[in-house]
Amino acid sequence: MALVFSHTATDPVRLTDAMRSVFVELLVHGPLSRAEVARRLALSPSALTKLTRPLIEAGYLLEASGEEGPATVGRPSQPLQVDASRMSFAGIKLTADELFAVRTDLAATVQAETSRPLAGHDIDHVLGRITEAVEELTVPGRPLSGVGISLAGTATPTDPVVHTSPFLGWSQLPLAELVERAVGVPTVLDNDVRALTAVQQWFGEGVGHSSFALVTVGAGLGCGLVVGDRLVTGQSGATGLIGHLQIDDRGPLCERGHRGCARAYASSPSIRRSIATTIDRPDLTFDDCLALAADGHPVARRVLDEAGAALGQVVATVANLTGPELVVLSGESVHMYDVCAQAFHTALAAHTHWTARPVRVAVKPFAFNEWARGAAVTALQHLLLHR
Amino acid sequence: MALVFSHTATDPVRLTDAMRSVFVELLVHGPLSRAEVARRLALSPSALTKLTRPLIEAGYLLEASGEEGPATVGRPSQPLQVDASRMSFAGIKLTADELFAVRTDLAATVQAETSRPLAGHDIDHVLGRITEAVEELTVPGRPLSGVGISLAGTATPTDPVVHTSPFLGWSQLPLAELVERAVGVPTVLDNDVRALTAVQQWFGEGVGHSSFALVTVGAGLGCGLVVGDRLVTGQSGATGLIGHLQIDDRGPLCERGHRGCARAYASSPSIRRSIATTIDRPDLTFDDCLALAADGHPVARRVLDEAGAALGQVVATVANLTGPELVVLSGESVHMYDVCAQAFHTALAAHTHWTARPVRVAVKPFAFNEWARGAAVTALQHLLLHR
DNA sequence: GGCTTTACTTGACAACGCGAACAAATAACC
DNA sequence: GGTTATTTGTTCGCGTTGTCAAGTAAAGCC
Repeated sequence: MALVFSHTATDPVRLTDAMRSVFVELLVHGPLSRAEVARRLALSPSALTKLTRPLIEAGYLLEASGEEGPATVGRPSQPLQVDASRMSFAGIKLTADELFAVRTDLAATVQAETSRPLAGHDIDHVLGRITEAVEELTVPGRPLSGVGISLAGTATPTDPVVHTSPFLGWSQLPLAELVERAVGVPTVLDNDVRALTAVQQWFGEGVGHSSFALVTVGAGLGCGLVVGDRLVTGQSGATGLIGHLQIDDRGPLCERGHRGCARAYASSPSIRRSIATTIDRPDLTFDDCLALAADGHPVARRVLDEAGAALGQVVATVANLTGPELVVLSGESVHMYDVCAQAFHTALAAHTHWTARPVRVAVKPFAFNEWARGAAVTALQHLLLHR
Repeated sequence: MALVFSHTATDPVRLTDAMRSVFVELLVHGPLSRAEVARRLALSPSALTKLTRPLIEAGYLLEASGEEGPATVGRPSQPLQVDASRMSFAGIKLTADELFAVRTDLAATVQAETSRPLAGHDIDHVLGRITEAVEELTVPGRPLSGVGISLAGTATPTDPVVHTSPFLGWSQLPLAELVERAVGVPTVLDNDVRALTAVQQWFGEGVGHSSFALVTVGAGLGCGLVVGDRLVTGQSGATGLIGHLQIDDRGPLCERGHRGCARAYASSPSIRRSIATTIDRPDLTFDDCLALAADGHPVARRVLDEAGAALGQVVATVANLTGPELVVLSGESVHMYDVCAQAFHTALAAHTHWTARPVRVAVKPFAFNEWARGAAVTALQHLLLHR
């Protein structure tokens, strides 16, 4: 089930490790000259001529001869770039009651999307909807190179099995194997937050950073870590479980009975619930609550200040412990940042260890299909690197 | 300043990457047959014959032909092991008022130790005491292969500069360069907790685990992380700063004005102070306090229960975030574990994320010279792997 | 005493990447 | 406007590294 690099069926390109690393370098770091790639990978210029030739001949790399850079001394360089259209990947995010799917190219650009409601969690039903979605996304005559599936729970790309998924009620389910058999395309699983981290690592804010953290806010809180250029996968895939980090011991209750945990302060359902029940307007949406806070409504203002402060403390804890170069904020409700930035940064500074440099924080707007895109990138990354 | 592998001055062994990895595998994982090393490193058996021959001829590897394993079918294997006596390293731990130093062999066995009081923190004085200690530890005619220096603060082995060291009042001090010039031996710096983590990684509880965390208790709290077989070095060397992790918001004050932070609950000075002042016996030592708690004295009992609970919460936070296979407890006051194990495990279980498997915890008794030994291992690791 | 199993060694060979020499394409300089 | 400097990229030969296949060694099994 190796990723096939070929221009004709009879003449496949055999990928060596060096070719792979050149390809990934060009995919992630955009058009680069051979000379530049050679420097970055500590290879000789001649090695690059040899390594790139078969990839160019097979059409996976393009000589982007068009653009001229700023005039410089010496022979002008000839930038190479990956032809992103040469492969497609499907990414599928599973939630308790719906499935979101996208098709992306090699550069993780979304080219099609779809979704399916999930009427239940029995595997045959879910498998059926996944197969439908993949078939809908597949262009006839252009088979997918990989399928990625992400979900909340413990799963890793190295392993075709969902260890546990509380919201889907699964445990030890060999989902990747089943999907792979059903759709005939190599399939990779991963935790949803880690998948989102993979997007940032190769195609987002994390590019150029060998270690960073992604903190997500939404229905829950999550955290993905990249350390030494590697996405961290804990034992059986459990990492970044910051949702129930204790913020104080007198705050609101979360649904698992923790008083004052991060989730009780900063998840979007908690924020909405706090405001809506306190001012007795059960119809308020989360975004209504943000608008109220922006307008200075005292209850909404207070709840969002507390949420921002909780988030700041979470980010400080992550930064103190792992020392990332950067923390990226994302998730369905990152836009709450605009309403609570001050409280966030105050708490972040207060909880950053006094001997540590302040960590840089980047806020990444969240697109609706980002979770599914993450799943596609997981597949892409894992199939490019490990097969 | 590369580490020299030679049996005569005229015939040095040029270490290739593969030879290095074989050597390290044998150093860390004890006597192994060639066949076993080949399997572990994904090399062919013939490669191992070739790679080990020069190392055996030069005397760095020994054929431990003596011991017989359990009788098995096939030709018996011929275990190889590193001759630990072939190199020595000095390790030095700097504190605000003293310097502890050890000499170890390649297997990190301590063979000599010494110390010096530090009358001040000006670099010439400290450099003088370091040089004295190194000279005292050096056996005439057997030069050291490396010197490691560890201290509280931000420093990394890749960098000869102490970025900041609050307790010594240093910042941006090129200590490794200065020591290297003074004693004529390659010198490596690192943070003290990371150095201790290196010991566990290669010669302690961490052997065989690709990811684990070390949590230390003593005058402060610290944490070192190994992720994917690599010791984590944050930006400019700041990681594992768990000392001021908030436990609750009504507890004791720490010296930086945090209420209820981990340090205020679980550091040995805080524990001693809480008990000694409350029962008005300022002469009590930390160990007296442990004894009181063990005897059931209500004040001491309560303080140690709270300390154990704080430590449990810290370990849970580390485990939730990074998903280690194992957490090792160590530090000058780990023996407090015996008096507060129950509170520790209760808090650990309560704060472990509900979807995560319980993490395994190993308690590692702490020897007096362990900090200095850590510095020696830092030197050994860095010089073996990166030069 | 063969047979099987596993460990290790040997020598031929393939591949990978480097160095050196060279061609190409530009700016800088006189 | 020609020469020089500079940088990119290519070609070719070579050394290194590690694999493969074949063979040797040393045990237990029957």
